[in-house]
Amino acid sequence: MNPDKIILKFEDVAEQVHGPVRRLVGFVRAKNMLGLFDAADLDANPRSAKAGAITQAIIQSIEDDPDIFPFKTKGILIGSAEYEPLQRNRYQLLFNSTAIEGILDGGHNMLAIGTYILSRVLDDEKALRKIKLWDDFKIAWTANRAAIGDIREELDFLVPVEILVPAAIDDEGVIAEFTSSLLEICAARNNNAELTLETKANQKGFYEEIKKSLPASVAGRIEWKKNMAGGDVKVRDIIALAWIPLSMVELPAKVKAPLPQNIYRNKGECAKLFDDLMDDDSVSRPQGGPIHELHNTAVGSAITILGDLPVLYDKIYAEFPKAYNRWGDFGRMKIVRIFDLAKKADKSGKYMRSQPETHFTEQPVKYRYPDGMIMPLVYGLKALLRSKDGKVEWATDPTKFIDRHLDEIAGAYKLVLEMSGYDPQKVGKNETSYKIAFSEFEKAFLREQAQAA
DNA sequence: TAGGCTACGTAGATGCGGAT
DNA sequence: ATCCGCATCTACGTAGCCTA
Repeated sequence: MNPDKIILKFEDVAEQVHGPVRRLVGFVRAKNMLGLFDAADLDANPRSAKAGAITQAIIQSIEDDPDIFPFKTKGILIGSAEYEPLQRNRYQLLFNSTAIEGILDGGHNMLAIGTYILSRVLDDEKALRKIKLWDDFKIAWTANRAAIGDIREELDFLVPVEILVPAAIDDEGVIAEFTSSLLEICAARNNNAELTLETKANQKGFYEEIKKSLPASVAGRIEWKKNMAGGDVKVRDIIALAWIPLSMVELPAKVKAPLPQNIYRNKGECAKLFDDLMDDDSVSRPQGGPIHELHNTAVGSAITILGDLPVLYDKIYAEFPKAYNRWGDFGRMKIVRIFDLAKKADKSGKYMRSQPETHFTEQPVKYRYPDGMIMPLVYGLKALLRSKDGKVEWATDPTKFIDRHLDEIAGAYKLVLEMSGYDPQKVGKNETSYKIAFSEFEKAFLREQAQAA
């Protein structure tokens, strides 16, 4: 929230106190919400809003019958740890920790109402339709802020607003209790709508270490929470990879590493298990608030290894076709698509017009093929890990190892593809593929060790 | 545990608007 | 007026979940 101090005027308001939480419910006229729009950055709302059918429906009902609009929507939920009641049903709210305070729920409503207000000052239908994410809206809002101020008086439809504040402002204990409840409340409010496990885990700070260990270029492309701007890679893809090094370290008793094939076929489970792992006291603890901090060195070392995996994944993705071509014809596989501008006229669908890129580092490659084809090979990298004093580390430089041995491994791996009838689903979902890939990496590694000795 | 189904994402095609 | 580029729509194929 910026500025972090706003005043909200209710038309009429009721107060309810229960436990550490004081709840202010009432209706606010849209014209009195402009300040909230200026300030809101929606950071605490775990599900970033996205324009779509829902926001369209909300805008419709504002236009059609503004009188019953306030009863058709749940409205907006705001959380703030510091507040001050003013005269005439006004409340001043102060936001200190933007991570958990601010708009907790109703991001869609905010976006819809905001877009509606914009539509009153903006005739440009196309520009309006371009607004999809909160960030888009915020830019348009700021650009047209002066014009909106001019029509302020026309905006007199009511919006239901609910504010959660501490029950007592001068009691430290109550405020602490309130803050820790906020995240829970936030999660619960969003539960009926979909709120992914990963989004919640991100709010708890479970992914902080991962963010640090990944190369900045990769970390920037990951969608840490839903509908994040610039998020092309899903968190679960990274978390799934995390289980490769994590399965090498000693885990808390209640957490079991997922089966190898589940890294591909059940990424949801991988994320769930990662959540369980980080939730364990021996791995991370909350640091004064909902944010957890990692203090388990074994898990820490695995996450450091994880930092290398996206780049290695891309390396295998980019180089496997060439390695395979020493033993067979990669392009002949039905599901493989080739980028070749010379074959532009070809209508068979075999050739692509736009150049495919690797998932994490966006390097241009010649072939596009499903992840399932090489997931077992990526898993095979586990053979190059060793544990030392309870931590995991690379036993050899993985990049150089791939340079040296990918060709021969591809030769043995060809069998896996043949047996599965070149069906990536079968390759990626079958446990045997992973066993073979692992043992091929292991064999190559051991042979190299023996020669060196 | 493995096959099957569904939903989502991606790529290509078509249509529209703007610029030359 | 024509061509190019962008955006939107549609169809297909894969990923991930569900069920037996």
